[in-house]
Amino acid sequence: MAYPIHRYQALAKLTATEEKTLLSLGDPEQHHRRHDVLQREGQPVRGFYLLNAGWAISSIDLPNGKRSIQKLHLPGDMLGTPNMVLATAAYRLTAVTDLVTSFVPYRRFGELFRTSPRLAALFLMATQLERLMLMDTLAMVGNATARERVARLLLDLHNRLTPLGEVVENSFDLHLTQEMMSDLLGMTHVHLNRILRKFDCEGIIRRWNRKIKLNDLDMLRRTAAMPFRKPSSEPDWLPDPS
Amino acid sequence: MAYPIHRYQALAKLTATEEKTLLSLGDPEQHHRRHDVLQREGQPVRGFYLLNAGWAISSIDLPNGKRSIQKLHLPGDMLGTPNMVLATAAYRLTAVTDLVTSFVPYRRFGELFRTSPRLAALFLMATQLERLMLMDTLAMVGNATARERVARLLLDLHNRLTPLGEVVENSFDLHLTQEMMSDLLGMTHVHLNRILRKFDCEGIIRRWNRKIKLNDLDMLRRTAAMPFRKPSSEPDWLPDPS
DNA sequence: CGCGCGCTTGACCAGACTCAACTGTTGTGG
DNA sequence: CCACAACAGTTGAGTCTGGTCAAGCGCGCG
Repeated sequence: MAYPIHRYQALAKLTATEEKTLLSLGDPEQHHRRHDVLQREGQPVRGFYLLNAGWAISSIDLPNGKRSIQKLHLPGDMLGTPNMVLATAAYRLTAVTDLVTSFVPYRRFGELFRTSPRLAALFLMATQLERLMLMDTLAMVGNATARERVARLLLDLHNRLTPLGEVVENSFDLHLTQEMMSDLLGMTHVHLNRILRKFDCEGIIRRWNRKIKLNDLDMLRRTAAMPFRKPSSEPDWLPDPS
Repeated sequence: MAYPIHRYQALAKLTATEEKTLLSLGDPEQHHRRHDVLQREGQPVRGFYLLNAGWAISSIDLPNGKRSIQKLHLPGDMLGTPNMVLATAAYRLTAVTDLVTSFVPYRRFGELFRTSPRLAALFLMATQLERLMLMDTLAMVGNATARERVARLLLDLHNRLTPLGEVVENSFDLHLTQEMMSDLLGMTHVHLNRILRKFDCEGIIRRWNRKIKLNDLDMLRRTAAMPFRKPSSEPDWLPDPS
């Protein structure tokens, strides 16, 4: 259950040494149960997690009692890296399903800047990509209707789960409760429910148990109108492998 | 009109060499007039900008005809760095006031990973901080009322302008039009106007020309309920200066 | 088997948007 | 230097998306 490095391979062709470095970055793997809290906001942090398997969320509790989920993490993601610039954690990390992670102390990560500059640069690229995705999400949350946002969430899941092999005939397992999804989208679960039902009635999606099938991808795409961002592979400014 | 490096000095104590490297990173300074577009979305990019003086915005046009402003940039910010992972620019950079910038080709930036690993690490820290701010903004845009969001914008400006010496007796120059502010907050300019007027009537703020005075900071803070994030200075994982 | 969590649905409400008109300010060219 | 156009701000009336409150249902887990 090693850390899936396809994300990094997409950014640049890794040398054998780099692959080895990347795979040996984390401590021995750790298991967490559903609903476990890996990291609580306000607590001191000494490193981040590689998510080898399972789903997790980053969330914060707002003063008005609501919860906001900033991001749903899937296998291959790194959890809690933004905290490296803070004294204490900015948000909570919670397991949505059972998880397999491996912990990377910041100390060991920091050494990459000396021992493997190119990997450090790839890490920066991954961070910038996360930032771009946040910018897109922000643009959408601020301006799109609830219907459009739901469509985007479904498509986003579809896009991210496909390379993991978790999508079969456009259907996949939604491990999320509707409450989680609504917190992720910044709307009430009541309203989310109505929209899902409407999609279902219109034949655009089909739901059973906690699974979903996207019957009409084109319609969803037209509804969501997401921007297409193609990360450049191997940009020419990357330092040479050494 | 050199690039203000206070942001980096807050992250770690810079050596004399590092300061020099940082200050000589950009090309000779460039001037732009108000409303100039520094970078258009979809166009190829070869580097980013250091903002030495003036205000600028990052924005994208949405399919529904609206404009979303992701971020207001003030002196000391770096513009367009997320594009380093893309083939073409994700968003537009527009001058709000007259600007002084200096351009940094990605190529030269990439060399930092070999020549000055610690600066590269500081750059990563700055990127993670931006990401955290986006996460906070996202949480707020998704869940707060318009009134709360406006309060937050005003406080955020106050916080960021103070170290630049642009705040005198809690008042400062708002170079933004109400239309810009509303695009920044994801609401209509009509609604923003009503909220500003209400703040004004309640004596919380005072406006004249395009200046504003925050009369009741405490009230604004209670309204906005922003999280406090203290970046850690000189985290122990940073590589040693060399 | 029953309890609780998550899902569903209805009735009602309100914050924010739309559309539209009017005012004031800026800036620009004849 | 004035006239006019374009833009920014202000205000009102009416609408609607999405939120709130509340209640019932059903599946899955203990």
